[in-house]
Amino acid sequence: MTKYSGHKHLLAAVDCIIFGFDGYDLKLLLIKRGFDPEKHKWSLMGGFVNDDESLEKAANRILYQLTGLEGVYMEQLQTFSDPIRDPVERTISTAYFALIDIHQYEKRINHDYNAEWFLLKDRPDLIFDHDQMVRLAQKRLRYKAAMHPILFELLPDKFTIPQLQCLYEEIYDTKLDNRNFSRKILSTQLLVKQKEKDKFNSKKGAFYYKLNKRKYRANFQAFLNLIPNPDKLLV
Amino acid sequence: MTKYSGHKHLLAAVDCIIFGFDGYDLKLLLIKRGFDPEKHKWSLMGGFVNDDESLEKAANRILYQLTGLEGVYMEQLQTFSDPIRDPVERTISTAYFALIDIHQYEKRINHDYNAEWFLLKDRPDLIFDHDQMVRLAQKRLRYKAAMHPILFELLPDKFTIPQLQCLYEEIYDTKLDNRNFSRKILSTQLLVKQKEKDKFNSKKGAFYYKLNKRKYRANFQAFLNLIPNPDKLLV
DNA sequence: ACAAAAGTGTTACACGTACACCCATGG
DNA sequence: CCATGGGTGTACGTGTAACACTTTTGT
Repeated sequence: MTKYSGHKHLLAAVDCIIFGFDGYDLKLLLIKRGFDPEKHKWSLMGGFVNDDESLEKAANRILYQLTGLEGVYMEQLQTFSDPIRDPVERTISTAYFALIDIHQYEKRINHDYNAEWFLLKDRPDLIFDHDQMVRLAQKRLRYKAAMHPILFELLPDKFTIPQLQCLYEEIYDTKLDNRNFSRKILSTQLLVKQKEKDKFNSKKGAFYYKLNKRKYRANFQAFLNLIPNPDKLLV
Repeated sequence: MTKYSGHKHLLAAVDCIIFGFDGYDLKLLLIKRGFDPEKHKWSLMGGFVNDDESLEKAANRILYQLTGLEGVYMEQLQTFSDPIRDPVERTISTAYFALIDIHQYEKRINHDYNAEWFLLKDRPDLIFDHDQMVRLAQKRLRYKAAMHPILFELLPDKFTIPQLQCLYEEIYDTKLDNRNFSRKILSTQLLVKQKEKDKFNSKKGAFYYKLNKRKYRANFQAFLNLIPNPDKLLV
């Protein structure tokens, strides 16, 4: 079969917006770019797509290179294609956002990339259009998490309801009523109560919970309305 | 500046999923492909991205070529990148979905492409991964329209509430209570009642309405909950 | 007069929200 | 024994769904 002629070829890349949560703040994993242009500047982890792989596969490969993690929650965000977004040559980049358990990451990190976690709210300037990608990812995360239980992806296996609430408060930059929050979450039947309590964060201690994985997967696309008045919070 | 070396270049394309509504059924605009491979088979309207244009610009150009319409509602759906999705050579394609007023289209259509409207439910086999694109577009449309008032984009300037209801019923393949529906829609304050009635579809006649464009744009991202129990309908 | 669709009124009820209050524990 | 955060009980109001019923008009 002959090739399509007369059309310019270009490079395809992927960039990963990697979110993590340390129990207090929402964080973003960035690397110090190791090659020109913009060498030594902060950047999303990314890379070019190989000849024989899909974008999804490339994104997973790149995430794995940096974090050593597989099976992580990741979804395609958008493809960015401004003709001059990369000054070296025409490159379109498909952004993926990933939610990882920050503690899992600590164990397996690859130090070759000089990666660091930054507070999402207080991140450095990023190269190219990466800041635009991060802003869009944040918007999408807010949008999605208002209705679907994806934020569990950011938490360890065992977590408390106050921890989960703190995460929601971080994401939406708001305060929630703890009494209503716990009831709402428990009413989804997604959580399984554990015997032990977490005593680090309060005197009384809060019970640990684990995700009911089966129910989680089954209800993933269900609408949960976890955020009061989402339209006022999602801008 | 030197080029990035050692990375394979590829072709970037866009494909447009174009939805229309004739008052009764949800339709899809397809073209008969004019070149090999798969010449004469049904396909989404698409094309390669030019050297100096973004994907968005390419999608708008391609939509304009076929329909003669500009300023149409369009959003990026997803980028499809299976290495062998196009048998000729490696091509990644970004799908956009567009909502157009089918009557506007009739006026300006470009006949060079042998385009035809098909019932979405009863469409022919499509080339490559185009069917997958359509299915995803349908899913996204359902998802979005359950909460945001985007379906107005499919209707003419003046329309009746029963028409609008019929559109929702088509999209979600369900029956809605007309009494509750009209109240819900009117409570959004998005509609402006006209003096005349449409007498074609009933003896009593239904009042025409127009969109309050200002309010529409302001409320676009608001959550409207127009579909009861969306989680049961959105699969 | 009747059928058929548009539209109004009314009601029951689920759900979200607010908040008083109780519980458990470390200092 | 008190301060602190975790968690339950309950009351109130809004919004949604269900449905009886009225309106309009072409045949």
